[in-house]
Amino acid sequence: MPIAMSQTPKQPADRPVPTSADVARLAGVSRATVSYVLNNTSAVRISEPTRIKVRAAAEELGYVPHAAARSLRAGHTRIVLLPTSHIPVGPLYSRFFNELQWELRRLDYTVVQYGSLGLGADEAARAWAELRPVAVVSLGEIELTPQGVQLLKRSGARAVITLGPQRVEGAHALVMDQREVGESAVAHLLERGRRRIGVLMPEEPGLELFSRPRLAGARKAAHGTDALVEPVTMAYTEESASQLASRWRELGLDAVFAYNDEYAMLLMRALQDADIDVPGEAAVIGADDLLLGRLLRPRLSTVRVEMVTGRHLAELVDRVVRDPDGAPERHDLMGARALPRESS
Amino acid sequence: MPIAMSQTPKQPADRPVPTSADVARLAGVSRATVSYVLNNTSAVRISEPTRIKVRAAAEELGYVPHAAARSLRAGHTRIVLLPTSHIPVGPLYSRFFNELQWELRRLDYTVVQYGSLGLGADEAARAWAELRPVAVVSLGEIELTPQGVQLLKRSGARAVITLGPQRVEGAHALVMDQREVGESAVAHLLERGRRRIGVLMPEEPGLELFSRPRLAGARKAAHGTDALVEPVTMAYTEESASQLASRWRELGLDAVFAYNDEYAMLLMRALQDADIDVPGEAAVIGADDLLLGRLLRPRLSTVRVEMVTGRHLAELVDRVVRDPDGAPERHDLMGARALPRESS
DNA sequence: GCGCATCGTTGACACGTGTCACCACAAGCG
DNA sequence: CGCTTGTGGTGACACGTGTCAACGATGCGC
Repeated sequence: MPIAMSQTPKQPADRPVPTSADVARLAGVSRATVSYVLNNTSAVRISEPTRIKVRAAAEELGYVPHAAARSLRAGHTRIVLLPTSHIPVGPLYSRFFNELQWELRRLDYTVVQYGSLGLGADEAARAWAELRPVAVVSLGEIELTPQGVQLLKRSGARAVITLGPQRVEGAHALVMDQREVGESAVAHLLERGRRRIGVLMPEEPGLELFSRPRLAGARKAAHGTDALVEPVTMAYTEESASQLASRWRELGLDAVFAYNDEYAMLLMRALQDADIDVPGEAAVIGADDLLLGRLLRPRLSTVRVEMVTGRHLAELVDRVVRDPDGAPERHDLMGARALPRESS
Repeated sequence: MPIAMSQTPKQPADRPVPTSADVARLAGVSRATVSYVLNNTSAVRISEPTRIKVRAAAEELGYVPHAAARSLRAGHTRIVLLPTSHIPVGPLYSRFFNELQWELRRLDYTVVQYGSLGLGADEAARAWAELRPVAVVSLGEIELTPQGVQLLKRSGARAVITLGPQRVEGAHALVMDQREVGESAVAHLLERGRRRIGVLMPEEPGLELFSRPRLAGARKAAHGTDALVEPVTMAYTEESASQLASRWRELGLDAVFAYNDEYAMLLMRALQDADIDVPGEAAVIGADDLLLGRLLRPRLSTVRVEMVTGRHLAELVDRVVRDPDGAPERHDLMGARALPRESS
């Protein structure tokens, strides 16, 4: 229900936004002087009284420089583009994002998260290029093509860093090899004597980029042994979980590695409700070491994932921006370690 | 460990980014023509052969327009600024954000999430104003001051919408009254006959903006009754939870409303581990209706929060941008409803 | 009085784009 | 031929900023 707010005396909407020329006029100096003062340009000396006059005038008008004009003149920006995720990311990523942002700001970059929902890979690259970012840090949700990378570089991007599971030609790669996660999990289950291992794949779209490599890792760990690895799908609902649990015995599996702790918790509860003993009849292990996983009984086993720190990545961005022609680096950013608790 | 990537023949880094003038030159036409063709300007007639020549030239050069130059010339942008959260938001918010972004993009806005970590309220407003956004949707994490709002409006923002718990003078308010959440929770507990109610406040910083109003709502619900409402603090760790549980009996409470389901789950488990019966000795209710809350035994009671849809908000943004001088609206965006399960 | 260095300030240009007013040309019409 | 009308295209300006080269004034040394 709309309610009128207290009427404040509105200035006419057509009053133009003040520019540095307005500041100059009010202070009685030239526009050049205004620029020198407000940017603290050290190569030019301006007398103290003038500085004060200019600052006062700027303050009075509420002058704010125009970023677009500034970067147009400068010929470059300090924008680091961070394509926004559309997938439900866990607390691990949130923390990483925040740290990355903080550190980049410390290095005087302007962090811009730019959504690209509903755009194709090359459309997205084109849209990003319009902003003329100095660096792009892609998280692999949009599959940046080599053409996209080249387009970005030609538009002035000095660093294009992909953080996803797969490498992209031309980019400074920072690979997060999600396969390690599946590998550690299955290696652990094998060690525990399990031989018929299900890998829980979420039905939710957008997660394949993470779930597929994890499955591949699981297969790799079982390769050369007599163990069997088989994908099973499940949606993130109670119904789907109990449905899977009711089929459990006919599947003939003795363990399951779930995509992450949330799916693992859901499935474990459903199994228990179907009178299937965990870990006796079914060992369960998740991933990401969610705090909540420790609350269930038995306590959920998990794979702890160690991501690169935001600071580390921020420094890499800065290094590449300063020297784009330096040797491209390839970093492996994930450490994965099975954390056995009671469910496996 | 850095590994050299396959060497691609690099073009010299100093090759300039192609402009519309380059396209014009290559196509053998004027720059004006290029602009008309690439923007499909309907008011001007350009022959089909010329259009083809221009498009081919643009394609060949990999031309991408310069957003800064464009908006400088246009005198305005289509940027909607979405100050980035630094608090760990739940799945509720993630979904809302994504929908909002999607809908704004559909309306041809450019959504930019701009972090303001470590900046004060007015510094942040100034930084935002530099981008000359046409609209700002603040989520109340930065407490936008009336001065900040005015600064933004003077810099060309036609819509400034605050989505936080509190109103800000001059902005088009969309209030999310978090008090309702606490109110519903405590009303439910009272109905169940509880009289000594603890309100769990997170120790983590950044959440006060949400936790304080929820506490206020709890107090409001108990007002005029003989019930007692008392805040207790807890951190999001197992240690902190078990510490609180060990003090439970001396606190003399018979129920607790937790900030959200995660804290509630943590506390409930700790209480059970300390041999305190839930809900017998202590009723527990959380908030946000997390799926995982239904996995514990007893099942966790919660408060389901209904937020505005992203589409609704996107349409409000568009409406205000089109008619900024229309009557400011005030919307209450939250619906809160207690969802009793087994823990209360 | 004259050259010369220093200080404080300024005029002018360039960045890349969109768009208005105008132009050259041809065709149609009396 | 002279005038209008339509077609297809262009020259030039403005948007707001940073910075270079140049300028007048002042002081200093001789």
